[in-house]
Amino acid sequence: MPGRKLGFAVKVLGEPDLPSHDTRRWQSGPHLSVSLERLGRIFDYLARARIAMYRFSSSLVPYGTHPDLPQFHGQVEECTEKLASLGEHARTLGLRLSSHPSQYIVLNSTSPEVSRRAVRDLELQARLLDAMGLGPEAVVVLHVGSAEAGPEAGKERFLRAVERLPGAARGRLVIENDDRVFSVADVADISKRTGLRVVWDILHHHCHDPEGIPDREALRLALATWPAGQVPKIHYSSPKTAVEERARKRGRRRERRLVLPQLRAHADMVDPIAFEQFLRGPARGLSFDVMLEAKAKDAALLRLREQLAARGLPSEDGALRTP
DNA sequence: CGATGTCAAGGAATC
DNA sequence: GATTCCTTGACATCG
Repeated sequence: MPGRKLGFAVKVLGEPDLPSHDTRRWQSGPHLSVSLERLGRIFDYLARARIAMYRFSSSLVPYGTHPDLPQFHGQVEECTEKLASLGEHARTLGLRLSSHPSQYIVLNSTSPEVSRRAVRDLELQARLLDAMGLGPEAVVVLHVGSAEAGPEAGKERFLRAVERLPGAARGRLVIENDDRVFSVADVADISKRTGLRVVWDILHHHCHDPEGIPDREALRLALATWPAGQVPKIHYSSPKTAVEERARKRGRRRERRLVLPQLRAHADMVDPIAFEQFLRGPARGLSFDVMLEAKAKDAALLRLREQLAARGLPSEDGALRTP
């Protein structure tokens, strides 16, 4: 069994002064070239920390598709060479990259304008990965989106939108099960009808699993949507506990309701015992990379790796050795 | 300097 | 039909 990559999303907390992208307001003229310099410094950090998978910021291209700011729309083309060399750097490092557009990118919105904007953003994310010359394992992860007029209608709108999607964007697009509407069975069905690959999010599955599909079966369902020769990936996180939730609410100054566990929120860290049980149980013998979604980002990844090593699951070159 | 408001952006629940 | 929440981090502004 080959090693398994562990990754984290966007923000680096393990070292200071490693911003993820150019965050300036449009008035200050932010640019992809600045974001890419910062991304390069993050790559160096990832190499030092032996972290082999990373999700870059969905705002890497500042205002890259903003409808009122066309002067920002050519940034990928303006950075062709920088992107190519960064991509080569990533390939040299064996770094697996991905993108995950924000909640505002809703491909199956009932508003045609919102859906068109989503298409433009997905095209932009795909052009980034293409310009970096990355292989098919570098994907753009998206939720199915809106359930307006019911989940079935939402699913149909999604299918129609994917049909209209330009090839480059469609080739990078991967769908993820969400925590309240579209289950792993739903996204597997969409995959069957579109050929899109599926990222299984275990926490979302535990929040929303109307079909009652056991973890191993859900995992296999998702992994089967990836072609032979590609390493699938999943999202893994631990739920925020009642204690953490209470602490957060106290931080704000509102106490209108009893504080109950919000099992859908991501915890700061990853529970190493649960993760080990997952690897030794439902995931045993299966091959995939793991994107961790913990509030503590890379700090959570590094801590988890230590704890796993102490429990007899060591990692080498950023890839976890697993049963 | 610390606190507070704002940001490009959607959807759904609530009133 | 309009408002509020969700949830997020950092910039911008103000005292």
